[in-house]
Amino acid sequence: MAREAGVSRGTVSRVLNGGHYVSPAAKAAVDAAIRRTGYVVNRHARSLITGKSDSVAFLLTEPQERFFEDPNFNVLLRACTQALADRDIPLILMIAGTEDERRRNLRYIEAGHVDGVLLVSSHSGDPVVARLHEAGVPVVACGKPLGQTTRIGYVAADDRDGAREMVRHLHATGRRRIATVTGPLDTPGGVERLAGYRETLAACGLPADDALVVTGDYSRASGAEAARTLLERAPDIDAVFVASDLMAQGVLDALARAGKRVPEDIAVGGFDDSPAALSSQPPLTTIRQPWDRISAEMVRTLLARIAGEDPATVILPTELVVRESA
Amino acid sequence: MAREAGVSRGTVSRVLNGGHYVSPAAKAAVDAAIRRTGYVVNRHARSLITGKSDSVAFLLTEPQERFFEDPNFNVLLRACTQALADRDIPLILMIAGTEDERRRNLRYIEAGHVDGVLLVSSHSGDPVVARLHEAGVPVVACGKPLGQTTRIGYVAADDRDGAREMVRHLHATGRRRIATVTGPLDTPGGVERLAGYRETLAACGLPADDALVVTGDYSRASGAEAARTLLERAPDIDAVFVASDLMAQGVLDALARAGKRVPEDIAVGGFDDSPAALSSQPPLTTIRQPWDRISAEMVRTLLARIAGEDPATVILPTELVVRESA
DNA sequence: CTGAAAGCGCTTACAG
DNA sequence: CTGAAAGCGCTTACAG
Repeated sequence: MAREAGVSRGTVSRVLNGGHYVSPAAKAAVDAAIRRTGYVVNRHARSLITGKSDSVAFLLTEPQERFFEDPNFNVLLRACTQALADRDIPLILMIAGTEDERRRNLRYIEAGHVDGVLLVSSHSGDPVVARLHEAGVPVVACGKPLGQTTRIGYVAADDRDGAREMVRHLHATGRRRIATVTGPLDTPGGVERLAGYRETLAACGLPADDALVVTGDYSRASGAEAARTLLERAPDIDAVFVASDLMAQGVLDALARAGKRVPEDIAVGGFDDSPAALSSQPPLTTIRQPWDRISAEMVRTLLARIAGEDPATVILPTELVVRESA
Repeated sequence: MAREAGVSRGTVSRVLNGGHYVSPAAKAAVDAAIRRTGYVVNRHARSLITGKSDSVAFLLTEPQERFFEDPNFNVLLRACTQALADRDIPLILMIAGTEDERRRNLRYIEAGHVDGVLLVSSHSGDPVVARLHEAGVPVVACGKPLGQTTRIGYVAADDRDGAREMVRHLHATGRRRIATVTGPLDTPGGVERLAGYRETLAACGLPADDALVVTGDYSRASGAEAARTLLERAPDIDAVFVASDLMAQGVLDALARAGKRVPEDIAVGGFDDSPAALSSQPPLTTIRQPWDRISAEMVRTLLARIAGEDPATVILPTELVVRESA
């Protein structure tokens, strides 16, 4: 290649890496030679020197089924891919639902095939977080990683405030027996949205009643089951705040089956404003998570982390979207 | 590391690569030193020599939406991940729906970050196939790549025979006005299943009628639209063979909306036996694609290809699964 | 601005 | 079985 262009390997390398300290003539000669020969750098050799791979992993520590069932992942993945695309960086998707997959993917990551990881959906005390941290791999999580002793950067929507807003909305529209279906209590969304619910109930002067709180796992099926439980425990409820749109769909299913009209008999509020919110019957009143901004911030802070900056925390505001279900 | 174990770098390397031509004592010393220091090989350096990365890409040249909408991809991805897991090889998932993503992912692949690619869902004349071939990257496709001049290995279900079996089943159960909703005609599933349908109609002595053939794009929405078109063109149809379960769900949606009973008024046969077949109302009679075997064969032939073998073609038999819709 | 040289961390004949 | 040496294809100070 160097011979082809009539310059030294050093000069070729300089052209490849930004063209600084290179005369226009030399640059032209190299560019022409590259075009002529179809030369492409050997990334292994480059990586061996630089220690970089110019790619980023999107690591999902969640069973694969959840990835396909929950439209939030779709939205998040697309937005992250886009944000990276703007910088011409490929996104390597890794699904590590089982211990075995985790081990294999960690090995790949630790081997330096990616420069950093966008960590999605970690439950409390997720060992992957610690492993990645120990290995010195730059990480930024989606949602606050619970139960970690190490400080790790993350980007999240303001879960608690979103929950508050939804419950205030339910209260403002006349509801007084407001139940909730929470996410898993080892996830930030599970914990924070429940906290927002409780705070707002208290602020509105409504009594706290543990019978009105049921925990789901973010799946549609768990939403339906939770609704059945609620109906049995407290047939007089007039509203349910559900911690995810997908679970809210399940709640809607169960309510319809039980002959309850939404919103006439029972109002249903979701969370996420995922595609599920629009495809449900009736369309869901929900709390919008700003996925585009979340993704953009995840990518921005990860790149900053890779460049050597300290871990950062970014909390983004949510927004109430009123449709027909509440 | 070599110093730590009191041996040469060459011996360490030999231990790492299978332990051949190494004395038990030397091996033990190296193993101990590895455990002690937590040493892990630098893959970039190794790859620079070997030209291998010990990982495989699952490349989907399809818009991301389709990936999430169609449960077939979920099943295929899981089975491929599992088949690779048995050999301890990580699966790198890449979604290249847009030209931009294709370019970026190709660059990554050509840079040698993966040893080969499992190519999924390529339409006729897909430029990715040619690019990969030119770059000398081992590839095995899922389904026969159409419109390619180069010979490329692939694994597929026997689409044509599956279609024949379904149409025979419809005919055997008394249907005489059998319509079909095909997949895109630039995909093997679109072309072959239509061919099987036509052959069987002829074999059964049923007249060919182009009004009974509508083309969809494998999405649920396109199935619904196709059904509306069919009902308008030929209100007397008594059966529809749909080239995918997802489209069949759409057909079911439209039929229900039009007041048609399934299977009483119109029988509906699907293709895939994907999760959609069970969740539809009524459950679908369909043609099972042996995804586990397809995946296993894709992985097996890709690894063989990486090891230097010639491209292979594997055609697997399908199976009629009778449920309630036909 | 540019070339010669060192070096990144491995693997692999080669000679013992 | 094992060590010394060459070499994989780059990047990056270092001198000019």
